Amino acid sequence: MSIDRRTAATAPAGARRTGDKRPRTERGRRTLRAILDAAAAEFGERGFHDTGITHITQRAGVALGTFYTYFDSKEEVFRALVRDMSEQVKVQVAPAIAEATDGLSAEREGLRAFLEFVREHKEIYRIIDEAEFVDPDSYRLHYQSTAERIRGRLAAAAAHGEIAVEDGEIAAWALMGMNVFLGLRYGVLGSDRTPEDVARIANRLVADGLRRR
Amino acid sequence: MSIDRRTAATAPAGARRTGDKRPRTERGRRTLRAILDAAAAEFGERGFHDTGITHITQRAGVALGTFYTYFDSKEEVFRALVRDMSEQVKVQVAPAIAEATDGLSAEREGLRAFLEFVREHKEIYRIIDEAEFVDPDSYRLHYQSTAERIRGRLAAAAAHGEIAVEDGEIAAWALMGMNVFLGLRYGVLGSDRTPEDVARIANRLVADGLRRR
Amino acid sequence: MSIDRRTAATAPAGARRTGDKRPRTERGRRTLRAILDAAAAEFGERGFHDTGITHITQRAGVALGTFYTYFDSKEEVFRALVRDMSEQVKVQVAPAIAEATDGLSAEREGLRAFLEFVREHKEIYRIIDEAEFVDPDSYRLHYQSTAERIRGRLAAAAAHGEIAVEDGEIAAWALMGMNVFLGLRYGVLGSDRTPEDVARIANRLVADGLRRR
Amino acid sequence: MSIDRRTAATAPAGARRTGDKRPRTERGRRTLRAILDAAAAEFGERGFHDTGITHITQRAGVALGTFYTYFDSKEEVFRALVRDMSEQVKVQVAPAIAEATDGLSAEREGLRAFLEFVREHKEIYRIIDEAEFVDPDSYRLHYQSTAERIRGRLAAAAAHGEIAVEDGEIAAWALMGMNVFLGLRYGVLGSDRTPEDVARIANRLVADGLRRR
DNA sequence: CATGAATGAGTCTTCATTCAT
DNA sequence: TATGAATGAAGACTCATTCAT
Repeated sequence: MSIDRRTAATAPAGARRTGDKRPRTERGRRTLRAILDAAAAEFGERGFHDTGITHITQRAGVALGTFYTYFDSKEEVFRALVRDMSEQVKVQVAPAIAEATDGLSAEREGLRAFLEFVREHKEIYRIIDEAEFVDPDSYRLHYQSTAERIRGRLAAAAAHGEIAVEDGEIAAWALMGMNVFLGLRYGVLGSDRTPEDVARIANRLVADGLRRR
Repeated sequence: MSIDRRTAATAPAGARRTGDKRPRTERGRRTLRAILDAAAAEFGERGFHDTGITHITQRAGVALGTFYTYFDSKEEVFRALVRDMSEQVKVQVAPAIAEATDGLSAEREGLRAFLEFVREHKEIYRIIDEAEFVDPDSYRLHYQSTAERIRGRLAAAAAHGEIAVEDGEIAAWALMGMNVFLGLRYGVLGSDRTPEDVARIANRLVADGLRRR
Repeated sequence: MSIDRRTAATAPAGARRTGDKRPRTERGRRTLRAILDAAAAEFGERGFHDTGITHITQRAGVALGTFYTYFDSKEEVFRALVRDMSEQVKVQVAPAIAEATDGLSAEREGLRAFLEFVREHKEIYRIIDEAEFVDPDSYRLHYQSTAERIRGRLAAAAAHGEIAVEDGEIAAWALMGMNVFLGLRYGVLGSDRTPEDVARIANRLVADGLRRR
Repeated sequence: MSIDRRTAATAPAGARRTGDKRPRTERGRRTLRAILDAAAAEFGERGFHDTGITHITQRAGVALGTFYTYFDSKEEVFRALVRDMSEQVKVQVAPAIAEATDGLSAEREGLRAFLEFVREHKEIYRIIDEAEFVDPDSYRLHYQSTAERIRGRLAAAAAHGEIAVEDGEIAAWALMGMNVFLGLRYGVLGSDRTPEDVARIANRLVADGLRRR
């Protein structure tokens, strides 16, 4: 249930210069982990602005001041979390894509894996979305690099002759938008539909279009 | 530049009752309008949490207290604005859809009108998006009713035999997601591409699919 | 001059639970004490509504925010103070009553001790009285339990055959009212009369009545 | 139910100098009356500080600004009301006293009339009491003149040889305190006891004392 | 006289951050 | 490292009062 915080737990302070806050002991690593998990849960449940440092530290079971042993500010945990989660989404979805034999089924399996992930980790959806207002750079970085990956995959499939892409960027943003909103609809809001069904149906739409032939 | 605030300016508080804050004079109506316009601009530029009531009233050219002559809280203007803008998006896009002769071109023209609208009113994008964290009910209402309208149009086109829809709800959310993210990419973030081009290309994708035939 | 705040300083928030604001360190206990003393003085001098949190914290020599480390609201200190003072009045007056050899002189000595106490702590009179408008529950609780104690003492003296009481509750409220107003007249408003004189004369009135025989 | 506001309705602005606000027309007199009645009710129910000018004007059925046609400030209505009510108490109780044939029964009947009055007009109790914090001068004036009247009556009865008074002022404040607190207990707080019973029993206590003989 | 929109000083309260222990 | 008391800037909201119509 608790996703891997490897990335963030290792490099909470980004570029690491003055005031390095990386834990130096095992105890410190455990504390940092607890804070990150608590922050993810609180931000996911109450949002950035309604979450106080005390909410995080209480949930983590540490004293208020301990928070500042590991982070310079509230924004900083949030930023660490957004980047971590952006990475997590990629990591969790990648295997499903890698195993696919062709480009279209790669997108289908990627969507399915994404829907499953969102369903398990609704907080991620909220946190990345709220980044638009708290840390716009991370937000744009996340979606731009996600779109770029999709574009790359489409280009490869097009080179293979499997699909025809009129404009890689437009297609990539269109697919990403579809995925995200299906994630909202069938992952965050409740639903009876299985990720498999949703992914399959959406994929057919993308593969063959709506036009009756 | 300032979009029509007819709806909100006329009925900010629902049915008239005690503690009603709707203006009773022409002067009052002008003031309310000024506050709504200022709030839209400020929320759009700085976001809900970085906007203070004083930002709004100063921009509107009224005293701080005047704000509370028309709204009970900061949340309340925001809510009024989200509902107003949800309505505005619909109203601005509807004509383009109505004029189309077939279902697929209706979606294309709808997307084009949407992209143009977003480009002119970037603040709307931000405000509706931030509603997810400030006024979730309005946020869901907006997207659910938007999806519902798309679903209805697709069903009509399917009944006409023009298109084939496997699952109306999935298709509607998929299209909506594409539209929203294309709005983000080519409306909010800058771009050389014209709304016409983007809408045409995206519409072909949706109509005919990616698969090479 | 500063009366004992033992009660309030020890348990301002009832049973310890989450969000508990009781101090955990010695420094914290000193600060809480300072705030309580300052609040009592300010409320006594300016009244509840004309006292700002800043008045209290400045008098206590702490920062504004420190107030909220120990109390949730202005009402809450006031409440704590009323209960504390209600207790203090009881505690300060009790010894004089306990030492008396008969019921009538117990009441006399109680009144004398009360007058002395009021004279020293005029703020108490004001704070308890203002509770009628700020914290009615505490106000009623104070007077009802005070009346009840008087009633109990009168009943004991009656059982002893020393006095005859037609209706214990009426007699208790009558005596209490007399005491309170004599406290107002000879304690709060200035006077040359000593507490001894006032108590002796009032007690004779109560003991033997006005009627000439 | 609505007591006579004759006094206040005639002279709301006290000494009457600059900015005389006495009504000049019949319509004005009716409006003033409505505002005074509404203010008495609101102050009685919510207290001075929790009552806003709008509460008063809404209850009176007039516009906010109209209030300032008759009063210069919130304090001023309150002051007018306190003096009016102080007068009313006196006026309502006086006849019962005047009809009595001897001093002790005069006090008894005065108390009975007072209890009846308080029971009908609980708001008066609250308003006069709150004057201690809003308009201390009126408060002291009320109780000092009330005590003075009692003292005068006791002196007369003493001159008659009916009663023996050791100290007129102490006796007067003692009696007044009893009366007020019996008014609190049996007038404001609920009770089954009739004013007659309470007055009779309290009067016997005062007349003959508690001591068993 | 009546109206109600406009004003803005005043207050409470929150909370991220600091720091001595 | 961990702790939690202390800080104070910031911001939302209230409401008595004014005044143009």
